[in-house]
Amino acid sequence: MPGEEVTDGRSLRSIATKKRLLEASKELFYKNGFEKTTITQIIKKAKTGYGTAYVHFKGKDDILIMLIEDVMQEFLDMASTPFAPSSKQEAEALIHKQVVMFLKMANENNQIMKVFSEAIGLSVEVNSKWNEIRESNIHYITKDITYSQLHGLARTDLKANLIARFWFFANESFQWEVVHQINTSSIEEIANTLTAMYVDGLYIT
Amino acid sequence: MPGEEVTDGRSLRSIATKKRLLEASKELFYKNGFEKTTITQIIKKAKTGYGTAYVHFKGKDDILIMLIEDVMQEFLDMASTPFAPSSKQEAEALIHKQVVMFLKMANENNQIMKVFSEAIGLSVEVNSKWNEIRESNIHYITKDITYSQLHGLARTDLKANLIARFWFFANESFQWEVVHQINTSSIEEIANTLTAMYVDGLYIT
DNA sequence: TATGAAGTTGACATGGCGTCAACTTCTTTT
DNA sequence: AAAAGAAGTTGACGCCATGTCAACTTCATA
Repeated sequence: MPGEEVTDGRSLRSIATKKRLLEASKELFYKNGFEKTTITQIIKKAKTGYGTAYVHFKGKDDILIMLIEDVMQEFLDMASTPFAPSSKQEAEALIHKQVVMFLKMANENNQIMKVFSEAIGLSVEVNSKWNEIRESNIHYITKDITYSQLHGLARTDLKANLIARFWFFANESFQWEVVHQINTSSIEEIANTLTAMYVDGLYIT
Repeated sequence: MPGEEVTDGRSLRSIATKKRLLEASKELFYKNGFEKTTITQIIKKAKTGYGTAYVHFKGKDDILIMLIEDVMQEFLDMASTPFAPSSKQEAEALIHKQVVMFLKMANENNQIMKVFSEAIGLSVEVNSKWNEIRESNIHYITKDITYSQLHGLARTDLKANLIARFWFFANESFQWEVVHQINTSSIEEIANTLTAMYVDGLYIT
């Protein structure tokens, strides 16, 4: 059946090599950042030849994307959490929970996220991966707002999509502050502020 | 007196050369973006020698910073507009006006802003220039919020600085959308949405 | 008209990226 | 068990961008 299970000696070796490259990259990215890390440094640390890196990956961007895939998937999953409140209070609770989750994840994956944010400005590939995540998030938020509007919970004088962007952008920026540990406030306090402003701006009392 | 007025033939020539370099850079940045533009392209277009560029500028970053200085100054000035409303309505009007100004400026300086945003991710110098602008803006917004809180116009259960960041971030992100012409909504509609959400979230009825 | 400071120049050193032809290793075939 | 060849690995090489610098040109001034 066409379903893998490669236990070849050769394949095994190949997989190990790839793993060593990923491991070495991760360590170097964490220590020196994305831009300052060179392929030469990576292959030296992984004890492989220069070209080997290009057999396993398209380039430095590609390595980072592999390293980041898990975290990105978490982002994508998180956005699609069900949302069907029947009151402003319920909405507030759900939203607050979501914001805390979002920020906590950023905090926990702090190191890789830092590299990620650097690479967004440096690599077209990474940039468009992030845009995917953004648009997916905004899409789900728009759905949630529309739900609230249809159920008489939220104001209807503003377009759901614009509100969604507004909300996502604020979350995103704070997320980067958490990642870079710029903001001295606790995650709880940030989440409270975000939620309060958003819910009181959007929901009807 | 030690106050310039250099009308030397040599100085004049030097100034003209610098101007040609800036002009050529601008055209190339607009056409091909920051990263794709090389010093070689610039000096060819400006009809100077390679090293000349390095006599007048520290590097590509520095050229862009010179090109951008005017726009940046506008940003810095705009934030310090006086703000002393005596009612929610008045606050709303002032804030709305400010947002429109902000977005209109982004729209008008669209081309250079696009290059700017690309360079923020690419050049440390440009990045820290932008951070200056950010922090200065947030500083002024914080002052405005504190004013409103002290005058019983705004809720006091949230920290002014966190609200200011929230507000600035939303504006900033929409500004980039305007610059990159991603958002199909008009500037007016975006400004209305931003203002409505913010004012109703923060101000007391 | 001679001097040297200001301005200009392009060859060069440096360093990263990605490719590719040669090489090694291991599995499969006969 | 030897041959064939596929899979995996390797590093030298070509390319191109950056920034420096010693030599050169131009021009104001004494």
